[in-house]
Amino acid sequence: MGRQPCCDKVGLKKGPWTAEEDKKLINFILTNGQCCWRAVPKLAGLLRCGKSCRLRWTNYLRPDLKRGLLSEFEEKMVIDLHAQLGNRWSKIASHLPGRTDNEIKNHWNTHIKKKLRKTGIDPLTHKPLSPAEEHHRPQQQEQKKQDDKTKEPETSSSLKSTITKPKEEEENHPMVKDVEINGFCTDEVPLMEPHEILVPNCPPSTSSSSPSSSSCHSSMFLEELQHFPGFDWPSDDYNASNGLSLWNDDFNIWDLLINEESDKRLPLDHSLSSPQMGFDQDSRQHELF
DNA sequence: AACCCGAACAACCGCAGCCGG
DNA sequence: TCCGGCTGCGGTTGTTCGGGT
Repeated sequence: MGRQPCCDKVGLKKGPWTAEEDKKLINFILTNGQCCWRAVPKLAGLLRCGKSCRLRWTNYLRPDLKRGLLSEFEEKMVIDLHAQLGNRWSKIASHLPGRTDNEIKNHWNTHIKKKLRKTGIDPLTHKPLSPAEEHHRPQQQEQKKQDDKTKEPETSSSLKSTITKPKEEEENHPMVKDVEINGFCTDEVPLMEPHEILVPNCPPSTSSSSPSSSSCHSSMFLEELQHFPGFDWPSDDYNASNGLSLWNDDFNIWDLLINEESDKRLPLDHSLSSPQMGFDQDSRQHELF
């Protein structure tokens, strides 16, 4: 059929996003809303493909994202939902406000899988591992990988079937059904429930050295952002809350925006240090914990 | 101090599904 | 009904960083 590539790859930038690019993307979406991702890079003046822009926005820049490690409760939910839905990360993510499919997928692969194996549970089937399996875990894993690639393993075929037959499967799972009946079918729900929204406490002036102090500025700024035409806030509650979880743990690109867009009315005490991202991503992610 | 290795996470790739013409 | 474009999804890869030797 001669499918068109998602974008003209010639001359397009790949790899990590810079602060400058983030800024451009955010600025664009704030003024124009989310529309036609293919056109976004051109209009926003980015040398990226639309797909890359969408991914960056949904996985990283979106204001309603929670950052940081998944809580115990979230982890448990992921496990439960994975047992029900299989590797349908977007579905799983939609039950966890503020979390992205990518984040959950990564967390699953790096943390939860291991945890489950440690406790003797097969992360694929959610059934107890046989002693023999446990004994040969590493080899087993490798074997499984190979198996997955070459044939349909017995264990995963059931999950596979959940992927190819989502409707049937979901109808057979009371929990999922329930969840959807309760209006939690996620493609339509705001990603964050009002009660889930973390209200960043403006730290006292003494903590001004902490980079997290900037989150207050973010929420002030975002309050004003509500008036941006076309900016698609998830819900009224969300707007009204003023308690956006928006990277409330540390500095983020929104601060950069605030700094620029608000005519530098708010002194920011952090510096942009990372050569790659324009800010210190790791300190942002890890300082909290 | 240098190197290696594994963990963690961001980003990319390719396919499937949806939708409008 | 078919076709083509666009978006979303899931799997995979790439990069960075920290700990161990």
